[in-house]
Amino acid sequence: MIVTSSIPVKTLERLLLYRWTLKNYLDPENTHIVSRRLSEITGFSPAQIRRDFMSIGYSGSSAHGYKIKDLINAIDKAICPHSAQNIAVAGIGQLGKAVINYIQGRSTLLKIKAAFDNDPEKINKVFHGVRTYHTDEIEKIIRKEDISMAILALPPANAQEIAMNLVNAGVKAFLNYSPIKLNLPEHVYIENRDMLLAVEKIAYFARSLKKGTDENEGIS
Amino acid sequence: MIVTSSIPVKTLERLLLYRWTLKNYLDPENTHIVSRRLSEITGFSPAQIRRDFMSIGYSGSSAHGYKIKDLINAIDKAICPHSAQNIAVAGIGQLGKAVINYIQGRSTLLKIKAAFDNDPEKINKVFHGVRTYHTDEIEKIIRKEDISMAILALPPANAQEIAMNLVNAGVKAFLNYSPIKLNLPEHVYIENRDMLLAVEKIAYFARSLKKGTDENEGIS
DNA sequence: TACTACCTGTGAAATATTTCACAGCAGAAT
DNA sequence: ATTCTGCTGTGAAATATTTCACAGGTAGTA
Ligand SMILES: NC(=O)c1ccc[n+]([C@@H]2O[C@H](COP(=O)([O-])OP(=O)(O)OC[C@H]3O[C@@H](n4cnc5c(N)ncnc54)[C@H](O)[C@@H]3O)[C@@H](O)[C@H]2O)c1
Ligand SMILES: NC(=O)c1ccc[n+]([C@@H]2O[C@H](COP(=O)([O-])OP(=O)(O)OC[C@H]3O[C@@H](n4cnc5c(N)ncnc54)[C@H](O)[C@@H]3O)[C@@H](O)[C@H]2O)c1
Repeated sequence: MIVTSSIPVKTLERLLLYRWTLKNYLDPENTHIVSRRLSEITGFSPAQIRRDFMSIGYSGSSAHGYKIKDLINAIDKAICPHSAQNIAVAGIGQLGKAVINYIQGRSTLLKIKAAFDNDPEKINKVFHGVRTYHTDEIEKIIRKEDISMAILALPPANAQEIAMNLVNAGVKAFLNYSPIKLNLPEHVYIENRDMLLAVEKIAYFARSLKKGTDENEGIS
Repeated sequence: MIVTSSIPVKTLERLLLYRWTLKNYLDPENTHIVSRRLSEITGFSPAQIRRDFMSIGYSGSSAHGYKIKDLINAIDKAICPHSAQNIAVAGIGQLGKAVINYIQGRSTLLKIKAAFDNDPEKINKVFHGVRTYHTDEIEKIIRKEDISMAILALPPANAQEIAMNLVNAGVKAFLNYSPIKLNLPEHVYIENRDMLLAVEKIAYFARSLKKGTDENEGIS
């Protein structure tokens, strides 16, 4: 992947988390927030947080900290410059449905416009406002609905082929839940989310922490 | 989180990915692999890969590169020193079932031993060998089954409380799919996996890449 | 044996990322 | 008006992570 982004990936991830946190934190009581408080909530250091806001050109006030509403807008402007973006889900099994259930309606700018599957049982059913099409229709639907992103929740055997079809139809970025290394053109962005790797990772920490202080009766 | 790990987190993540890749790559034809080849597959640089293997004390041969079988064992030894670890899933809805379906049986050392829910319909059902218990039984079951890790697939409203119960029963690490910031003791490891943040991230790249080279008819 | 080709291991350099630490500001209090 | 408090913005320092670049090794070949 060649990325020509001005915001470093790690900063981007933190900004998304700040925005999410701030939206929950904002209410008539909390119109402003200081970096120390945001640090307590998110776990990032106050200096880090100030620098991140500096990097998107947002200034707070030395008396009240950051005005949450404006800050959210500033983050929006930095990471979501323009118009709505449409998403497809490939593979509408248990995972695909969970994805739609969770994502749909949660963002005004990001919308799931179509699902694809090859099980005749599922074609043309509508789930949470998302219609499922046969994978043969990828080309047509992706163009018609102006879809630029896809979430893959397919068995690994077919993921590569379907992903390539999606790329050919115009998809530029993937969130891939299939446990497979996708081989796609350089200009396509792929974010892999393998749950098994995630579990192995936490397993490593669960072990390192076994010896940690703990008020339980000794597991020995 | 205080982590006293000898392996840096990023290295750990790469090691897990190498292991996964190598397991797929290994066959009678491919008994050895060189760093350049592994680089092509994983996208990490050859120097990075060599350094990672150096960091776990595994040496290759200058003629044939790394012996895959031994390398996998070396990674195992570095990141999975000892015995099996047991996992619980909290919230056995669409996502919880997808998790069990995907994880169970995929690793010999990591096993899902129990699920928890509060919907009477689901209690005592067995899914892929995993029995669902009422959340009131967390304390008892976690100790009985010697569970040290949990995957949270609950609605956010209840996730904090359930997580705290799990911690009190002995859980040391979480994979959290609930869109909520968990507030748990310092010695507990939490890995958050919010799909919405992931989608927002790929959306950012889908935009930056729109202008990328591309053989499609111009979307303009 | 001598030569070639290609690989690993690694010190040192280069980059990327985070933290330190403090000047300077803005409101509150007296 | 002056002082006090606590915060931001930021250069500089500290760390963390990645890459460079090459010495030294091993097999294959003649
Ligand atoms: N990375 C993760 O975190 C994670 C978690 C769970 C599952 N998974 C993976 O995601 C995949 C889906 O999981 P699930 O639990 O939803 O499984 P599932 O069996 O419920 O769903 C798979 C769906 O894909 C469809 N499908 C199969 N082949 C297809 C093809 N060629 N074209 C179009 N659609 C096709 C099936 O009809 C089905 O609807 C699994 O293969 C698993 O490997 C990943
Ligand atoms: N981070 C992600 O990637 C992601 C993706 C999808 C869903 N989610 C989140 O995960 C949650 C579950 O998603 P889903 O699609 O499986 O939803 P779901 O409604 O199918 O399942 C939720 C399950 O939790 C159970 N539950 C509810 N309250 C409970 C409680 N107090 N104690 C025990 N169990 C309880 C319900 O009985 C149900 O079985 C959702 O709330 C959503 O926010 C996250």
